[in-house]
Amino acid sequence: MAKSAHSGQSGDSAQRILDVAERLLQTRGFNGFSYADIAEALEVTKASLHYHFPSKADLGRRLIERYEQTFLAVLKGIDATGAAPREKLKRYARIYADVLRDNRMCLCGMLASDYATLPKAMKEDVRHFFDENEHWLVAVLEQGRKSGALEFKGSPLDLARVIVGSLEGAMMLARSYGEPARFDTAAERLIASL
Amino acid sequence: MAKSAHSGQSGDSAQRILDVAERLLQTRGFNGFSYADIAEALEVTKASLHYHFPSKADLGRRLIERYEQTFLAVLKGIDATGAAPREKLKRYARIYADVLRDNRMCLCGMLASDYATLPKAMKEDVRHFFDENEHWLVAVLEQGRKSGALEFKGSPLDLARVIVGSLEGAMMLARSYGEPARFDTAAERLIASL
DNA sequence: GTCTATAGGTGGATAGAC
DNA sequence: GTCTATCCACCTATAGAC
Repeated sequence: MAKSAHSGQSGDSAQRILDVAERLLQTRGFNGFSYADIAEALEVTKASLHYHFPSKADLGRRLIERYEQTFLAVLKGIDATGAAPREKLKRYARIYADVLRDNRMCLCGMLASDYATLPKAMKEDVRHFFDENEHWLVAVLEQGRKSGALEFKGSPLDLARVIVGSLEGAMMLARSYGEPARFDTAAERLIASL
Repeated sequence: MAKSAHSGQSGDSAQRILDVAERLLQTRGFNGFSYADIAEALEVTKASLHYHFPSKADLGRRLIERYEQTFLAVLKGIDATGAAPREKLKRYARIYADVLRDNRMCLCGMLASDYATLPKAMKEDVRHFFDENEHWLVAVLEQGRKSGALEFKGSPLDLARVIVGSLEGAMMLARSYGEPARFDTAAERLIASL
């Protein structure tokens, strides 16, 4: 009851819209779904959706922000466990694997392929998501190299980018084949190579 | 003058349409361009495009088929040089790098993210493209392992899938950042790890 | 906050003249 | 083969009643 104690379920509508839109975006891409799709799923009119999210660009931005918040919170949770670097990487890959098993692509991986068609503000948000991912991975990789738990050549930043790119790509292909196990195999090999 | 010696430039129109559509698909995705976009670029009407490619699904299939033919021809060319396995892999990655520097994504990488929204026939064509890529890579990897030129654990097929996924993912991210060098760094690291 | 109604534009696709 | 003209479905978005 943090928000709007007076109006019944004001924040809920926005959340439900985001939930449906998120799944549509993760499965069909930003140009592959419409307000009509969301309206049908929630049994409301398109106009009411525009009340909460005036433009599709607004909706897109809010989707990225929420996704990033959730994602970063999970990464904080991994840090809080005090797990070893290699275990942290496995849990990182596990996030992707869980999304994939829900028949979704990474929301920002999807937007990366729609990139050329996105409003400018959304482009910046997408890159921010990946920057934050890289940042977290760099810290894990530096910690791992320092402690001797991980072994790799070159800069942690370059390797972090390899990890993000490889997981996103493996995810995309595994989904196309309807074989999430392909992602697991790729992720295991990637982490085992460190 | 293999085709239609009587009608001036019948095959040319289709080729020019495919050229424009190919670039649009590789930059904007299958749901991110329209017949109107192609018509404007070629200064013709939408109706004339439908004469050559009745439906967008037809156009899409022809794009994949042509792209695959060209791609596989390049792979045959690499084989014909008799280069060493590691060199073959570098040239394979170079294909992607060249596409990226032309400000494009891999056509089938793009379609892999649009996958859920594609007509069934196009889905099969996309998978066929990746199957052929895997097949070529498996041969190179087996040859390399046998000769001792390459060293890796696990099955060549699993590794081939890691390579395709990693290159596609690295390409997607490098393009979003407008930094093709990111792809080169990732590809070099990947190949150096074998 | 949600609705009806509608605007104004674009999507893929077709008929028929030239 | 390319054109004009057109269809109908769908798109994002807004105005105004309730």
